[in-house]
Amino acid sequence: MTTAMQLTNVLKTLADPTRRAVFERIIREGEIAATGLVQGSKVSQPAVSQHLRALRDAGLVAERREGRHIHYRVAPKGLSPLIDWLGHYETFWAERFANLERLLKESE
Amino acid sequence: MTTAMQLTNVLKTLADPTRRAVFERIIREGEIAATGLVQGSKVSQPAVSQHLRALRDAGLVAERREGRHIHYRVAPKGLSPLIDWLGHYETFWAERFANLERLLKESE
DNA sequence: CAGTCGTATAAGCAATTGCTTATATATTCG
DNA sequence: CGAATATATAAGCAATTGCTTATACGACTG
Repeated sequence: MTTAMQLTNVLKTLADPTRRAVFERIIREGEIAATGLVQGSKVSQPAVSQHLRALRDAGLVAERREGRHIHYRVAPKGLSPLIDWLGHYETFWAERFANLERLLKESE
Repeated sequence: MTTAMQLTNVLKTLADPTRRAVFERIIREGEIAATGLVQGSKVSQPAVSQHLRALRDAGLVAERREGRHIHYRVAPKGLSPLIDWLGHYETFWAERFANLERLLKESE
């Protein structure tokens, strides 16, 4: 079960374009250290670090320490609050997401 | 095609709990006037009006004037940026939403 | 050990947000 | 017309946000 607060957190976290870009980069790379994320980012290292903290707090990414580096990867269940919410209202979207909730349940 | 800005708008708009509650209420009621939304809301009439403006600007609701009342309803395509984005990254979610993109295309 | 690399935290600041009260704009009714 | 109803806008304000620079922490290296 996901709470409204978790959903709010996920939405807020993804709503910032810079932070979402970091998240998308992590998705594409599979696993990447903070250093790699700073390179090619428009903002400073502390800014990236703060975004990573926000992403972790929202449950969207997980980390794995390896020496001095911390490798970030997507947390599979991080988007659940969002998917759950969409699924919960699926019947209102004119059958658009007819199978979404079923797919969600199968994946648990 | 949806832009990153549209996605940002949708996410930001839904990220506020009060505004999201207004949106969910519109979903449940099907169609409801602003007055109805103010009743049972924790915030003032102007606050609700501002939330409705934000929802409309984000493309999430549409309005229909009827005399003095303005009835709000969900805009079917409003969530497209969000769904598109989820669908775009579906292959990274470990097959979790394997059919999402297909479902999306069918509904156009 | 001291130095350096990778990352996080602190402090400060401008911009944005969400609310309020007060007022304006429609629209209908008598 | 004038009063009442439904909604929107204006102005102001406290809280939050996202960034910066500066500094601290942690782990490796020589």
